[in-house]
Amino acid sequence: MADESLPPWNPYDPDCPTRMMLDRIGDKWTVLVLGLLSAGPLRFNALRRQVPGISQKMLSQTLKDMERDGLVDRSAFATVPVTVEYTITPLGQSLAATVAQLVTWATRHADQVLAARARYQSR
Amino acid sequence: MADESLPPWNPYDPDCPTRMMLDRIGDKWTVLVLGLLSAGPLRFNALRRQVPGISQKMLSQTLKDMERDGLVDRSAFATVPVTVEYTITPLGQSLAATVAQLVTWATRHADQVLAARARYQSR
DNA sequence: CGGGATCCGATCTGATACTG
DNA sequence: CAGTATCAGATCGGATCCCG
Repeated sequence: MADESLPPWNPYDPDCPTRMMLDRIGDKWTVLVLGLLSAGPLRFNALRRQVPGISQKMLSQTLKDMERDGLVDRSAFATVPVTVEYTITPLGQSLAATVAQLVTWATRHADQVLAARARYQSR
Repeated sequence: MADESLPPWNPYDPDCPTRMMLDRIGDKWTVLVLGLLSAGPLRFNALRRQVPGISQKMLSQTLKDMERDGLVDRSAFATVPVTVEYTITPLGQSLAATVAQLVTWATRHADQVLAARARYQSR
């Protein structure tokens, strides 16, 4: 009677790919950076300006992690001073598209969540 | 001259519904609990057993947050000892379905991410 | 310009102990 | 059984300083 077919997901161990990606998109900045880069390549400080509130440290770290996971490509040009451009990869694009669905859900159901909170509070 | 049409998403302020939900699914346990409850109601300790590694504190806190946001319903029965059952709401189901897409993405692209990591490391 | 290194406070999490 | 309270450790994130 239990589902013999593979369960909806099984990320009960931290090394599972599901947990891996949830952790990534759950961090404070990855989704924001991904969204900006999905519209076109950007340089470090351009990104920094377009993500209000991010620190160099976090932007740097976020980009490094995303590059590590194959979501963005980093290309440095030996100009003076150096120019670095970040480009989203096809893999990153496909993730961005998937995350967009979640954003759509959040946008569409935000009122219900807020209503639930109001109900909960006045309980 | 800025984009008049609404951008892909604009969660640049932390109060935005997008950030709100990303933070929720980004936490360590919500997705796991949501997945289990999407298959049917469960009691507190049953959930605890089926989510290996979770502490009472985190399960309790996760469930409270989910109830607060209208993702689950909590019903207590005055048996001895008390019985409490958690049930997923329609809102929670719809979120679970959306998250499942992300899980599908993660499952399908995990090899690419791991390959990217291997490439990055041996660089 | 594009970062790295370091310090420090805030937050998150888990282990433990206790309760109705 | 289903939690709450408290404490300690780990992690996160930001500010600052420095470098090629």
